[in-house]
Amino acid sequence: MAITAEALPEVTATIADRIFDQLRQAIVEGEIPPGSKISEPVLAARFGISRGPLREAMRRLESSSLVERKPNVGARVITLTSEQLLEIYVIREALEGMAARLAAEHMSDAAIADLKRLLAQHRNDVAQEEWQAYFQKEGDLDFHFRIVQGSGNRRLANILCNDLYHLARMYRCQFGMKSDRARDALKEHELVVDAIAERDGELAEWLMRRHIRASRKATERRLAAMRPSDT
Amino acid sequence: MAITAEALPEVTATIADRIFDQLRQAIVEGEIPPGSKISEPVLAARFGISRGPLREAMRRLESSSLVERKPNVGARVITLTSEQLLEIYVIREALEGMAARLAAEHMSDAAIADLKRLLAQHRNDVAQEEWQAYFQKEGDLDFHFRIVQGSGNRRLANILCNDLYHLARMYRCQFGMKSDRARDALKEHELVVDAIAERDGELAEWLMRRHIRASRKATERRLAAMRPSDT
DNA sequence: GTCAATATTATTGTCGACAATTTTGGTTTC
DNA sequence: GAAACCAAAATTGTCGACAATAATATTGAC
Repeated sequence: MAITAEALPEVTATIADRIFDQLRQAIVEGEIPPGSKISEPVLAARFGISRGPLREAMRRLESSSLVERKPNVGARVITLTSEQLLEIYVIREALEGMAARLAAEHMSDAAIADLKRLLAQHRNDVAQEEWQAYFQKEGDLDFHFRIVQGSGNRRLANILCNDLYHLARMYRCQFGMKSDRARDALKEHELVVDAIAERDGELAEWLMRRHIRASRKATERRLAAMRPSDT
Repeated sequence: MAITAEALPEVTATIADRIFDQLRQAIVEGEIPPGSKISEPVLAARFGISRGPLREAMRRLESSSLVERKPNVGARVITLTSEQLLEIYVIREALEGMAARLAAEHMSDAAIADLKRLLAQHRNDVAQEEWQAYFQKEGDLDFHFRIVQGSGNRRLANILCNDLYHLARMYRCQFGMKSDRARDALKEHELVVDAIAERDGELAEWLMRRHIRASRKATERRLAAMRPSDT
């Protein structure tokens, strides 16, 4: 599933755009490991292109905060720290809470019915234990993705889908993330959808925020367990 | 006042970065009017540079959603619609509400004292009617800026300061924006700061959200008054 | 006279090469 | 032996030129 806010424009015309997509995927999935220096000549050679389009793609990656760049020195893939990951959760709590509120107001009945079907599918998956952690989490993103789309606020959707979700996915690829929270998360998803179906925006926001907060706390616990020597 | 999240790096080394700043300012302040096509050759000539750095700057402007770009066609300065402006208010309500909550938890006593001094200054300005609407609004942005910085969440601050605040400022330059809400807004600011001073994060968030919602409603009324034939 | 097809022009996209800065390696000196 | 200084190599930043695509103007046919 491609996570983009706009309708995906089939074949992207320009090389820079295509390279941007490929590089983003490579970075998010860890193929280009965090902290590694990005050499323009070798990357250009690897993709068989010139440095011009590559630099334009890098500028976009920089704006997405997937690479850090120092003038006259070069670019490195970012290394997500625990603090930065938790910062993202806080922002998602604010934005997706608002998105749930808006979705309750704007989402069409048909879209809500679709969403319910998706949750039924997830419920089935969880019941049958057919959820490798990875796929479960992708399903989780799928749920959040639909709520955000349902908000009807395109800029809100862009912020989440173009940047934050990629960063979240990058973190999940970096650490193993076999969530033992699947059952709880699913229950929380159902509550959110119920509130949306009843057009109760205030409740939907409250439930979504609590859901993301719970995910953040679970992540905090996991981080604390991984590195007990850290601050 | 330069609105940037990072500590401004004095003289930006590379041309592309400098051009990005200049172009952003020119677009935000309306020097390059909304909807106008951006021709790479003429702009490059105007700045006395080559097209390479210019294109890199354009890619960053695209990421900031200040220009829209179609492959093989070119880039145009965006034209903020009423709907887009209101979308921004909604996002600010979510993000700055969260920022106020975090500020109540993280801001230092010294920073809060500074903030109170700033509000006292504003109060004085308003009492003396020394507030051309424009300056008042800049003061407004200054207030919001400090809260966001006080949140301690760097990514949150980046989203607001690097993108949303520029868009808000662009709109204000586009339409005259002589706010008659200065007195009310100031009162609302004071309530937010009081809540922060008392370390009441929940209340601070609630007050900040109500404040931004009130600003949005005022803008909605102004928009409705300007174009009564619109939907 | 109007519409359509075609040729021309202009603009964007891409490339290779040069200049400037940084990093690295070596040499010298204390 | 270590530190500092200098030189060489590599990398980034910038530029001008070519290729490909889209917009425009022209010409022809009906």
